[in-house]
Amino acid sequence: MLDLVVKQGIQATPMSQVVKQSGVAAGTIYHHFASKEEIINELYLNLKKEFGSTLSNQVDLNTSYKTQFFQIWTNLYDYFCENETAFHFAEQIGHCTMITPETKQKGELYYLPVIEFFANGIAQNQLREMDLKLMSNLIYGNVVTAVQLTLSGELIMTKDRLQTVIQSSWDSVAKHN
Amino acid sequence: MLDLVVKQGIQATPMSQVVKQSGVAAGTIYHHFASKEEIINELYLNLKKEFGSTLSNQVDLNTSYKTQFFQIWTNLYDYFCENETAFHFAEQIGHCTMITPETKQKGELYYLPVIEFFANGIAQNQLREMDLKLMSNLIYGNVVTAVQLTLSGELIMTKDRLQTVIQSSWDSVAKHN
Amino acid sequence: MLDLVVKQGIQATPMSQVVKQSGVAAGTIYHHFASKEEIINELYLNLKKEFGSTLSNQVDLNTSYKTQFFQIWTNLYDYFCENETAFHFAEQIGHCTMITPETKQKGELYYLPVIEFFANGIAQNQLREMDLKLMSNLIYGNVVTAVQLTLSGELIMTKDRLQTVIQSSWDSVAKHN
Amino acid sequence: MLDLVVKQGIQATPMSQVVKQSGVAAGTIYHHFASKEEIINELYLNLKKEFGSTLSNQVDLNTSYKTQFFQIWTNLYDYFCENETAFHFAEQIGHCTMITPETKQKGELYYLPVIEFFANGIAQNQLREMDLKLMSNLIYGNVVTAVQLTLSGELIMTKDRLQTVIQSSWDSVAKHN
DNA sequence: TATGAATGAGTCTTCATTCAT
DNA sequence: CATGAATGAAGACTCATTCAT
Repeated sequence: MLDLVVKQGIQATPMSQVVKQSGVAAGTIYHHFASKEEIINELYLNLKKEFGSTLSNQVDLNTSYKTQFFQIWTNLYDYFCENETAFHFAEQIGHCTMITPETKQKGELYYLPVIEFFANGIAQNQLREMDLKLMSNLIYGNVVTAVQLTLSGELIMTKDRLQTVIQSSWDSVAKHN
Repeated sequence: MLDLVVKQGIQATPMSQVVKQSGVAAGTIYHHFASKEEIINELYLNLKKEFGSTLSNQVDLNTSYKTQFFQIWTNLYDYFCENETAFHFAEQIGHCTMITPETKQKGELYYLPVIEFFANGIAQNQLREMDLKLMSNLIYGNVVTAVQLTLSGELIMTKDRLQTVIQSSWDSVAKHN
Repeated sequence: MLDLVVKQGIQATPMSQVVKQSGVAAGTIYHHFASKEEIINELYLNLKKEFGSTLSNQVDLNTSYKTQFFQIWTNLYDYFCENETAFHFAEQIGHCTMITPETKQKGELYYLPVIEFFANGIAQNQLREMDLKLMSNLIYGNVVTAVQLTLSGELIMTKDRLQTVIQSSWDSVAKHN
Repeated sequence: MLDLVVKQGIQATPMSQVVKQSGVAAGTIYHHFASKEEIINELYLNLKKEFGSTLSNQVDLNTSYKTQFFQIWTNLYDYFCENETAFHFAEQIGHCTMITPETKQKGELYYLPVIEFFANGIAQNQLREMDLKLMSNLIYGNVVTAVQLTLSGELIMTKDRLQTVIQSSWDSVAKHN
């Protein structure tokens, strides 16, 4: 059922639509969730989990650090492009007071592996010294920017263009000698 | 009157509050604007204009290109931090269907000078070859990320830290040899 | 508009019915009252006021204390019988949490003249020594009992019967030698 | 199970709570009762029965009529004070349409002994001539008044004060010569 | 031009009741 | 007999917008 609501997307959609889309009665939804807020929070966590698990796909630890960085970046980019509603949902939810701090904290746990990946990068002198939260948010923001332009149709994202963006992203955090 | 509404912030606030805050009657507002949507669009444009005019503050054309880049970046960052509601308004509005494509297009005009600044950067071999829309959005995204972390209190933005971020931003678009 | 709602009676009736009965839109009602609770409280106060003003009708200060007692008793009894919905409303409202303590306190002010009447009765040795609140509630309860039996049709309240009840009520508080 | 619901009190409580409190499933309850209305009616009858059986406690037929009157009065008063929820339930239920006339009639049967007690009182010239229904309701109302003031804390009911109230109640129906 | 009371469709949520298991 | 997920009409309340003054 959660997934149905995800497809419906957007926290701005009224419960009445969620009800129609989900194919169950209003009461049924409230039998499982205490409130709209709870649904949204649950959804948020589910998505974050899925985002998190997507990140490490096909990341070959035997390849170079930079290659792994590119793979992770691409993973998130591809996932967002293929799951447009999920992306928009995540974007909207960031600017909405419905998500409790607790939920946000829980959600961040799913990104821990990437944070660690960045920490390792710094330790291995691959990445520059920088606050980890700052670094990860910067990269995440880059992905979001790329996805937005792609999905909005404002930019046709060729493979070359994508490589350029990821390279930009890499350059912004890589250690320069 | 517009400014009052800006301070009120957020498109999520009901008209009734706008009415109270503005000190005029509901009818009066609808005498000047056709709908809430029109108000929001007008607001959006006003803000974009202000953002745009802020960008070129204290930019000394006699300094190096990189210095100018830093100044522009800082201008936007400072403006957002000092005008928190305006920032949040702009953020929310980005993910809301109320802003018409036309308005968005108009809004982008105010960023033309920066786009041009970037175009010059590429022409002068200071910046790498990259789609201008992509480049500007990437940089804008960096600013937004920095502002978000600052305003949310998740990161204490020291001067050093800020310089690092801008440097990152610069590295992501600068020409590397 | 208040009166319309009074006629509708009963706090148990849904707002939707109040809306229909009153002939105005839901929004209009909420333009004047903050909530259903506020309406009920306002109503309660209005009724108490009316009850209070009814009590002193035709009370001739030149007649004997007992005669005045009978007149006051009859006034309340008649008023309740003639305003059935008001009576039922008052009865229900007593057992409902919607009335705030403040409102109750305010409402009691309208009964002050009667309280004073009882106080005088005690001072003049017409009534026995008894807590004033207790005494007034006892008498009020007697009236309510009589009204209930009358309105429910369980008892045909002849003039004689009514005189007997009032006499009972009088005997319960009168000074016995 | 009924008793659990009694403790829960109040007909205003939703079935969902009744379900939780009772420890059985919703379906199970509706397996035994046709509707909430039926439960409430059953409850009402149970309470009336208990009230009725309480009345004759410790009533010594060898004592004077007045003494027995005082004992019965006290019995009801004490029972209500000790079973606050039952009292409030009974009060609320009186002003609610859920109780069918049939149920009310059945409930009154439990008060028959007291009615008879009053009838005897009249026959023995202890009580004045008065409709029995009227008399019993008057006395019952006195008890309710006393209980209400006690439970609400509006009056501290000392033993002396209580005796005064019962005396009042007695005087209102006793034969005066 | 300015007002603000009036609108009513729409919001989230509740709850007595049913029915497949 | 028992379960509890499912129902959906109804509840109180909101809010962008209109219109008579």
